[in-house]
Amino acid sequence: MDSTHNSTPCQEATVSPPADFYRAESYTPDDSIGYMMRRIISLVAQGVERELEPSGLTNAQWVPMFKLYMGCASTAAELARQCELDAGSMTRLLDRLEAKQLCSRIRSSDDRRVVNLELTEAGRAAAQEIPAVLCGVQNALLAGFSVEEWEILKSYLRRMLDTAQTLHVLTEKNDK
Amino acid sequence: MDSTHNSTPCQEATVSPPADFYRAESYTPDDSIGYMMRRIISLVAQGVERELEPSGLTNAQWVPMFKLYMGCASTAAELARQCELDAGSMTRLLDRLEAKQLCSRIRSSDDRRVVNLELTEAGRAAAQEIPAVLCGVQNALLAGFSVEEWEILKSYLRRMLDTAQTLHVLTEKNDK
DNA sequence: TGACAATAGTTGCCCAAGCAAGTATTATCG
DNA sequence: CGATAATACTTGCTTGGGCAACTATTGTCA
Repeated sequence: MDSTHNSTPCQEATVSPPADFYRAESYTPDDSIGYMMRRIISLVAQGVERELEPSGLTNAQWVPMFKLYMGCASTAAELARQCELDAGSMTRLLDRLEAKQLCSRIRSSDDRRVVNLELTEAGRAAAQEIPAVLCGVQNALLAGFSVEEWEILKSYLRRMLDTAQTLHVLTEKNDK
Repeated sequence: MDSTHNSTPCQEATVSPPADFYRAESYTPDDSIGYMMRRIISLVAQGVERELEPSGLTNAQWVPMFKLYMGCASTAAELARQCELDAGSMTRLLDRLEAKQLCSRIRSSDDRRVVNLELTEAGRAAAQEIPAVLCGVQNALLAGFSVEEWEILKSYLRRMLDTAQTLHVLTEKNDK
């Protein structure tokens, strides 16, 4: 089944072949970068959610709130794209944010399809606290790391993200 | 194993202070290890789910199936603990697995509270494919990495996990 | 202009996870 | 022995995400 992608779509001669570090016969979760990263993310998420609890933001909600606060998006559709989130999920997420009086929907007048989003006063106050919390939790996690190690770690993560974008196995949803 | 950093879990005097790499004033998601790791995990999850689709396993289901296959757990409660999952969620997850004929519940006779779990023939066949898929996706992601870089990456992740366990911010659920 | 496509948003249905309350069973201890 | 605690589920309620179907509106092009 793997033979479907040996056609080298854009003469990608410079792309590295997959590594062969992990082998099915001897696979253990404790050695797996995926498993470890998932646990780390889970811990980070817990920590962030705990610290944001007083401001009324859940783990799912601070992401769009932060994007709105930063001005990365001003409509529901754009926000959904920014958060890599389903449009339907965004609708309901906004329902909950609106119910908490953290943001408000305003139907656009020049394009009556779009809904413009605005943070309320309480919403801005809540969003304002987000970056400090994110920094705090991540700095805590990096205790004992030197600046160099931090940079190396980030470069590794970036390389993996770059690699992922060139990979059919990971990217390709259907047949674009 | 790791001789480089603190190996005295009881003595809190040697614990490193938080780093100060991230600052609230200049925080950007693109530079954030949490954000990058979340995207990587998301891509890994997509890839794994795609490849496991023919065997009928969703992303949420292969974890317990793999644990059962490996013999890490044989009851619902134990499996929930192993997967760090709510008992109620496990009940419904098992409902779905049982509906797909991938595993079966057998009420224990010597302790009538517990439900013993067993993979069906189809369940074992599906579970058997899991490690190869996990290895494939992760190896793909690590294309271009040397063995040394892979080892360094893993050591970083392990250090973060170790740190997290000693941190109140991340661990402490209530005031236990 | 008018058919058609594209876009924005909403809603319904499913899977999925956490929390809380409830039942059944077993363990503990006075 | 009997009250109480602990354990193993189970079920209901809520949040949350993906997918598909639908409406409303706007853009495109013959």
